[in-house]
Amino acid sequence: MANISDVAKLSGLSKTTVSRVINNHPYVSDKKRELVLKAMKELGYTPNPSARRLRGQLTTTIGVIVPKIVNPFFASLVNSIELAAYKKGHQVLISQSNEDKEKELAFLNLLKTKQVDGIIMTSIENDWEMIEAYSKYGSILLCNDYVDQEVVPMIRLDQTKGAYLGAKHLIERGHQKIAYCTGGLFDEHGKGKDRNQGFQKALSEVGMKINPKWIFVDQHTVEDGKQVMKQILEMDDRPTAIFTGSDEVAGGIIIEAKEQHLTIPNDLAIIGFDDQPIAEIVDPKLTTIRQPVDQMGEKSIEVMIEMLENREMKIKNYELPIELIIRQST
Amino acid sequence: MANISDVAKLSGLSKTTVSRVINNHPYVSDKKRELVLKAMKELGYTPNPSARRLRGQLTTTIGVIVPKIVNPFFASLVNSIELAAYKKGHQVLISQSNEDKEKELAFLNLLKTKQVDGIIMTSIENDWEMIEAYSKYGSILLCNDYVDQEVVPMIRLDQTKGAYLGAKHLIERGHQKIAYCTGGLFDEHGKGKDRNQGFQKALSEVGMKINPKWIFVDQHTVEDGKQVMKQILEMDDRPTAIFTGSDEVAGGIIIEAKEQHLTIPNDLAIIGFDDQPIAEIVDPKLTTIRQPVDQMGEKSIEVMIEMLENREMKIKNYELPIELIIRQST
DNA sequence: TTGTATGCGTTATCAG
DNA sequence: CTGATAACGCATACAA
Repeated sequence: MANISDVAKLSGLSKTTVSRVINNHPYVSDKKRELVLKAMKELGYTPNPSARRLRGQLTTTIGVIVPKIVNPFFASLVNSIELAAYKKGHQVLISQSNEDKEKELAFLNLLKTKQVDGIIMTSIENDWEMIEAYSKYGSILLCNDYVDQEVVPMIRLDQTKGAYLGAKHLIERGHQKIAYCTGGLFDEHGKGKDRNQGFQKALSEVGMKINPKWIFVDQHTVEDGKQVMKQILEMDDRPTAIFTGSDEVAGGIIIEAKEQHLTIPNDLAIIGFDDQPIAEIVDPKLTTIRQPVDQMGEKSIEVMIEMLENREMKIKNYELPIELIIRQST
Repeated sequence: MANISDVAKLSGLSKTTVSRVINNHPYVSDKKRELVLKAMKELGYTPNPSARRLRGQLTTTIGVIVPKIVNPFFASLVNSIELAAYKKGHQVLISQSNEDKEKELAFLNLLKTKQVDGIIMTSIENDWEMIEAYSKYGSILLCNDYVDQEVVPMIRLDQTKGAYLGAKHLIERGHQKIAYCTGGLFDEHGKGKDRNQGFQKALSEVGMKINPKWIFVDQHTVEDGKQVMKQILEMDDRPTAIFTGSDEVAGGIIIEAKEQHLTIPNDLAIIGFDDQPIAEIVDPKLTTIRQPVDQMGEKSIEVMIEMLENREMKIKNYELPIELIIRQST
């Protein structure tokens, strides 16, 4: 592999001049620039990023951490981030934490060691205090997930509003008995609390209260959805509608409901979250709350690059629109 | 960020000794080893990978390139690779080529610059000659996709057999008019030729021939599947069964078929490929050909690590089992 | 406008 | 068993 010295030798110039050409510095005569460029091409030269990193400064590489890449929501989010970054000349390194605190920290270590300029976190597993320690080594941006204090730039959606819209929609369809199914917990402070709030707000506006038996926490997959449906079927007092935190879970509920010969939405109305491809695959098609994945990716990269160019940037949060998509399941 | 000198200073030893401890070299007394370990912990020291890379040798990082991460088959393949690598103490950097030759080469450049020890390619966009040029800088392994010559280790499936099983199954169900839908081309040499061969073999064994009008090439998504179905509906002479190269496309066909009030499998039988989650989500559930994604990931990492430890390893190919899963769509 | 010398953090070589 | 030193490839301060 050719290095900068080889290029210098072949072009008959110094390493410094070559370096200047590589980095588009001024004060290089056009003639010599040509010479260098020619030599670079001839040798198939690529600057060695490890050396550049070691030396300091930028890597034009951005890390993205997702909990699970097999989750279609995160796959499409990663996709949109990657495309946006590529347009701006940045490479993207992806890693999945598998919801494991250790792995999350291992990936953040890339910052410490300057392998990436910044990291976009789409989920956060450790306490913020843990993660904050890494922010002095590089830029951290939260996209999708978030923390309560305004201590780091965040790209987020008004989850409260999204859940509110969904719940209200069910109420307007005449439902009085609505179950709630979340990937997080159902309390004031845990994961997914915004959605909880939005949901409860819609209910309390019309004087409704949720039956605690109809709350399902920590549900993520199609399989989880099927299990939820089975549990509901065994209840004496069944809900007539289900609000879920993911299209996957909603899809599972629909599949199992049909298996049990329930008619949707007549016997049971279901609403999803995310507007993933599965929403249009299941039959009946899923009413859901759309998260604007493409915008999230683009905004993340935009803000990340801004952060990199200006390390002392003021911390700002960005909120993207969230929207109810009505299909056949409600 | 603490470096090796800091550790040396704090422990009162030389950088060399610290380095020896880090790399588990022999000839370090237990006492000094303890000392170093303690200092490392105290400073929260992590060796700087850029420096290690620059110096040469291994990075314990493996790259994986996929065409599109939003394709669930590749997402799950990446997932299984990542899990297997993590078990072995390797980090995985993922990148998507988006079926773009340039991007593929850009990622291969990570080899040239020693940012990764090896790259697992799950798809190959450029001609092999192009890619081969990079193999002198690091290990390249093909998983899923492949080339004809035995010039690089490959983890592959007997696609010919898979397609053969699928086609034969349709024939055994009594179908005489079978359409063929592929993500590649339909010729002797192009993408997907193995499946073509397997498909044709099954047909010719019973003296059948495919109607050229029933061949659909370059089909990938659910949306593509819907379009295929629409085209079929406009035909005078319609097939009674469709063989597809992906569960996504098969799913799209099913959705559109139901939209048009066809009964599956009575009016039309459909068979998918991959056994992705969608296969059990659509209604009726999809008969499909299972690709053993988990095994592919594990075997890839196993072979890759073997390659890294022994650069002059003999090139071998590995074939994994492929299997027909019969559900409701046939 | 160009070149020389230095150091980034690590590990291999060689000398004790 | 331990340590001093050079080298990996690059970019910058400084000198010319």
